Amino acid sequence: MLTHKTRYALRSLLYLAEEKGDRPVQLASIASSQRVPPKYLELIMLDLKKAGLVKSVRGPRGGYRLGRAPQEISFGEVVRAMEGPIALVPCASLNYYAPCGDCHDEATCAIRRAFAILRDRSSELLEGISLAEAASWEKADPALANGAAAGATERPA
Amino acid sequence: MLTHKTRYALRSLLYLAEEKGDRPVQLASIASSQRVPPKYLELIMLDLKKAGLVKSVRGPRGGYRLGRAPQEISFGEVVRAMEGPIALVPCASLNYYAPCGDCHDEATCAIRRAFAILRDRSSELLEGISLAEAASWEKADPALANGAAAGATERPA
DNA sequence: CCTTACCCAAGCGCACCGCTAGGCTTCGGC
DNA sequence: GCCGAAGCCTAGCGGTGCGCTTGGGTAAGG
Repeated sequence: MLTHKTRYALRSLLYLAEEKGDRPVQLASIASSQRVPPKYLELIMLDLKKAGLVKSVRGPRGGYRLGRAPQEISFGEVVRAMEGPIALVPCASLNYYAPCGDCHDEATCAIRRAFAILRDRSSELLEGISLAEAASWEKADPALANGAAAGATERPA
Repeated sequence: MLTHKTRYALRSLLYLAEEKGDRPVQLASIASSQRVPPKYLELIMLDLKKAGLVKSVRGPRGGYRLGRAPQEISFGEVVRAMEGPIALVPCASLNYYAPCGDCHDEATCAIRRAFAILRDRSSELLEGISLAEAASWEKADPALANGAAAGATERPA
């Protein structure tokens, strides 16, 4: 399960992605529209900023904008920035590897292997979904919500 | 990340799957071979028993065996029994659905949709890996560990 | 120079995780 | 027929991390 923090981050980033004007969006506006506790959102935005996913402008009329074009920010990157590893066991993580100490031999461990495959597929999928694409879903007809979508969301066979 | 409990459960079940004789395996034997704290393993085996994944025999010479043939027990089932939902957000879970309350409209929520796709793929994969298959991996040549394997483990294109 | 907004550190309550303690029940064997 | 080996079960405990708040600090526009 993702933490609340990650979900808040995704919602806020989606909101920024949908924002049209080039004026930065204030935290208070994000917080109220996405129903995130404002002070908590500060922490989240701080993390997102450190990860380069948003840029901030200080002072009056300040606020936040995306650090990159919404096509260039993937769900995978957000999850990794907020949550840490995508793999479900530490020994199967690429970016946050740690020995799990459970098995006798990591090289042959079936658990590691199974979850390494899962990690591959998960990050492949999550990296294929950009904020831009996700934002476009929210505007589409709900009736299409389970139908076909672009690239990464297609199921192979 | 999976909890320790789930990983212990998987290791213990794999151990049972590899066991040949039809005598039940004692908890102490599982615990020492898999390096799981024995009293903690008791709790785990209890949960596995409630889930029907193992059967127990009481009294002297008692112990545990698999509740079903190792081909019939999947990683997915074990994870669900120990961990709960496989989905990363509650509103995208099939077996443990709960509204997340984050978005304004679940039907169009891009986050829900993205993680529903991920949940589909994950459970498809985890349900395709049986204890029997996993056990066979551990016996195979480590050099093959990244190579081809049966059915569920194949990557599509 | 004052107000607006973001920056940042500290801390709090709670839940859950990993594990232990200690007793109870079943059942084979002498 | 009772002893002891094994599983069954409940309670609880220390630690960690999550969700959120408090309370300030600092850049910058009017």
